[in-house]
Amino acid sequence: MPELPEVETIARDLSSVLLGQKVRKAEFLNSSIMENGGYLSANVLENKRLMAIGRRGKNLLFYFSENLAMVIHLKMTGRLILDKLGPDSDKHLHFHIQFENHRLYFYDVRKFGRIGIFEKQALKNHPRLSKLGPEPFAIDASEFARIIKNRNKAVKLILLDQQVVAGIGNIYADESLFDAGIRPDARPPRISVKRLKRLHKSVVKVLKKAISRRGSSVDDYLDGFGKSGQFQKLIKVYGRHGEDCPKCGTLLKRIVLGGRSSHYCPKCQH
DNA sequence: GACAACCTGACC
DNA sequence: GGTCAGGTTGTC
Repeated sequence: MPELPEVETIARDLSSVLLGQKVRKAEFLNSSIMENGGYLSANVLENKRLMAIGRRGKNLLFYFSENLAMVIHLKMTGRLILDKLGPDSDKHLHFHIQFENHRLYFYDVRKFGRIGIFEKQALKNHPRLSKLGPEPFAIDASEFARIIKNRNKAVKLILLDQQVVAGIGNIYADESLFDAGIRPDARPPRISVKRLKRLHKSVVKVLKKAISRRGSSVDDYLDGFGKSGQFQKLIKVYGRHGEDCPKCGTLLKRIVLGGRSSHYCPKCQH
């Protein structure tokens, strides 16, 4: 479910209340959401202090004292919510941490989300993290165009590839391509460098605006306090096939690329 | 590349 | 009954 703006919002929400607090208790209620491969059990976090919370792509990173780290990926329907139980029923609660003054709950209806706890130095060997491409904000338009230009597949699929650029998902790929006026199935070798640079500008603009609106609550997403985001009100094409293009009035189309729905305006995007 | 798998729920 | 869903990974 959550993409970069949603994960960033959650990281900031949790930071604002949890930093510096000591863990009283941490436990998995459902071990199927533990990441595979040599990770530590939750009780190693007990009596450790939360030092920082970060984000890399769509991954949340928690850093504890004594060189312990926790990586959480929310996948499609994972939620991290402070204090109040719900709105999911308890059967979807799979993990929780009790801090000195707050509790953090992990819910996931579909159980795709994963939590891994390990020594900090193991981060650099993490099978997913270690392969992530750069953050979209960390590169300039020229670098972005250079990374994209010679890849001969649909530009939408390249935006979704976490090893090329980290953090973009289905909503923000479609919204960025609409903003840049590029069809999702266009292939970069046939797109001018100028337009690829423009795409970077659109990606940054869309992601920053979505962060400022605390993410998109299209379906399941809730922030760290259990509240909806607001960016779904500003979505122009994602999920709107059959509606009129907000720019030109043409009927928006839906095509499937890499098994993912892609929404665009056949007139504004080429 | 396309497709299935991992899961559950919403909607038609 | 079938289709679809913000993600990622593995297999023909």
